[in-house]
Amino acid sequence: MKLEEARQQFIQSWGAFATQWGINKTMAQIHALLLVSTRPMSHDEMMEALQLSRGNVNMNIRELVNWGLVQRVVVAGERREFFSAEKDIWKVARAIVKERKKRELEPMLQVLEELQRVEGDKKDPELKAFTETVGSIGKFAKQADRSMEVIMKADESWFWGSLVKWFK
Amino acid sequence: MKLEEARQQFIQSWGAFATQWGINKTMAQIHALLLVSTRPMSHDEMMEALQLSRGNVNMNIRELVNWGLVQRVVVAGERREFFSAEKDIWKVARAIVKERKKRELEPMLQVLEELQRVEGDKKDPELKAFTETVGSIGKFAKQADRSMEVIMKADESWFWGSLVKWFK
DNA sequence: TCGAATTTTCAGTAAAATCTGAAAATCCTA
DNA sequence: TAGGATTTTCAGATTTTACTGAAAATTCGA
Repeated sequence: MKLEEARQQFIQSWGAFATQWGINKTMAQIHALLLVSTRPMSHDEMMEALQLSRGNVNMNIRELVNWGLVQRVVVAGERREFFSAEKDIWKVARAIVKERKKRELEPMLQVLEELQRVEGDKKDPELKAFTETVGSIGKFAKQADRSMEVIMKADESWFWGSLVKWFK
Repeated sequence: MKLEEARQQFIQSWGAFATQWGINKTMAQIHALLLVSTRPMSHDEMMEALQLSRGNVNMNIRELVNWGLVQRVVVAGERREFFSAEKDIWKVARAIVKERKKRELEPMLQVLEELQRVEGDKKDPELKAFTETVGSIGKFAKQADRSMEVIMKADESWFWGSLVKWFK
């Protein structure tokens, strides 16, 4: 496989996998494009490379910047904005964990906590079963939340190092 | 909040969160319904409870069974099929990890491996950058794959126990 | 083996998510 | 500070995904 073909393949696959994870395909493709580009790109270059409209590129780049996966970069002598992606996969992973924790896990914890406060006869088996189920999901989510917290603060070498030890 | 209200809330929230994870809302709602039900339910009961068509319930129940999250249950003296959900959240989590590993991570590893075989001048900086990026993603995914392997084989108490120790 | 009960399939429809493109807003430089 | 360059917005169009419902297939008791 030639380099250009491989790049295309990477972009296309990255987009396809992203869809399965509830991530917008275009956002993932722009991310992939920037990941395999050696230099920052402008809106127009991305529009051209992925055949997207200006509005679409604009929207998705903004979102990538919000996620902390892509950075605005100033190119000397250029008025237009340029963008480049964080290449350190460990940093990328942490940014994703951080965002998903904030956007999804935390709101879920809130809901689960709220649901624990269901009122009624403590001896009612229906109620007991409900609080039992919701409670165990809550505990699980709480533990996942803490784990993510650690991952976010961890340093790569420490993380993999102790993970490997842990698995032995 | 009363029990019935709490159940509804749980089902609705579970569906909403699932969407963000690339999981069909209806599938998640059926799962939630069964999670908070103390007895197995038939197609008709689920149709009624969630206001869904027969075809939809059938399709999504089948998928839940494939994921290993829901089981067909025989109810004495009933010809119809009944279903109930696995309530042990640890088992649920492992089933999900197992499926997503198989459906998503493994195919991705395959693609990444393929992409490593890109041909060209080893000294070309463009090529070097590409293999560098793809290679590091590949390593990361490989490690994630191994971690999932361990999680799947782990027993809950061992898992959380050693995870907690690890985090200290 | 028949036929009523139940489940499955899937073409057509509906809903949700995403994208476009042009107009409006903003930003710079001369 | 005027005006071209660039970015942003968003209503409507398009695409994708999910759902319905009725017909076909299957199951099972008598």
